[in-house]
Amino acid sequence: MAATAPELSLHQRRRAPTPAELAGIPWLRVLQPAEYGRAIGDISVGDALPGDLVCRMGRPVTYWFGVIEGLLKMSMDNAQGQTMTFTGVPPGGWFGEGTALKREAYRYNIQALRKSVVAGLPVDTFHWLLDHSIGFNRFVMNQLNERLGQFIAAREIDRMNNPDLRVARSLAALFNPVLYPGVGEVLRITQQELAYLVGLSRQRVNEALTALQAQATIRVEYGGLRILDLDALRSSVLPKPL
DNA sequence: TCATTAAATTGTT
DNA sequence: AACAATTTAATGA
Repeated sequence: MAATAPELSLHQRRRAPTPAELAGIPWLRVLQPAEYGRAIGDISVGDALPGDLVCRMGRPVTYWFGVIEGLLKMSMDNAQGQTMTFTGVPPGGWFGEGTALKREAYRYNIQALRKSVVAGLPVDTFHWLLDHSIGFNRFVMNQLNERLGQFIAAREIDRMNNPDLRVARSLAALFNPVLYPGVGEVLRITQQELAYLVGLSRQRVNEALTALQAQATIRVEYGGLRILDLDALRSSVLPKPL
C-alpha cells in the first residue's frame, strides 16, 4: 500500500497510560500478573477531538480500542451510501474484537462525538492474550455475546417509529453495564449528542427525556442523564396521552 | 475562597 | 432555527 488517504487526521500522538486510565480498563482485572505486565506495557492512549475518526471502515485492524473517557459513535455506511449509526460508545467500552480476531479490515467507522481519551491494544498483543489468558478469553467471549444482543436490538430500534421509544431503547443500550462498565449511575452525554446518535432533533430528544423523567425512569441533569430504572428503559411502552 | 465573566447546555417557541 | 434561562468552567483579586 503506497500513498494512504490523506484525509485521515487521526491524532495518533500516543502516550503511555496513566494509572487512573488503567483503572478504567475493565479487562485488565481478569489477567494474571505476567499477562497484566505485558498488556499494560503495550497499551497506548491518545486523545480524539470531536469529529476525529478513531478507525475507518476498510482499514486494516491495528488496535483493539477502548474508551477511557468521552463518547464515540459507531456507524456503518451501507451500499447505498447512507450512514447507519449503530450505537454510541461511552467510557469502559471496547470494540473491534470481532475484526481483530480475524485480522480483517474494520467494518464500521468510529468517530469521536466529543473530546475523548481512547486506549489501544496492538492486535498482536490482543492475540497473545487470547493464546495465554483464560480470563481474557472469557472477557472477549462475553463481550461478543453481549454485543450481538446490542446489534439485534439496534435493528429493532431502527425500525421504531415512536421517537420516545427510540430514545429510551438507545439510552438503555448506553447504560449496558457489561459492555460499558465505565458508565455508572450517570451517563455523561448532552442532549445534542444523544440526538445525533438516535437521529432525531434535539428538541424531540428533549421532549422524550422529559417524558422519561416524568415516569421516574431517568433524571435529566446538566450535561448528563441519571438512570433510575434500567428495566423500564429497556422494556416500557410509554403511555400515549389521548 | 469568592466574585465576575465566558462558555456550554438546556428549555421553549 | 432562534432565543432566553440556567449551569458549569475559567479567571483573577
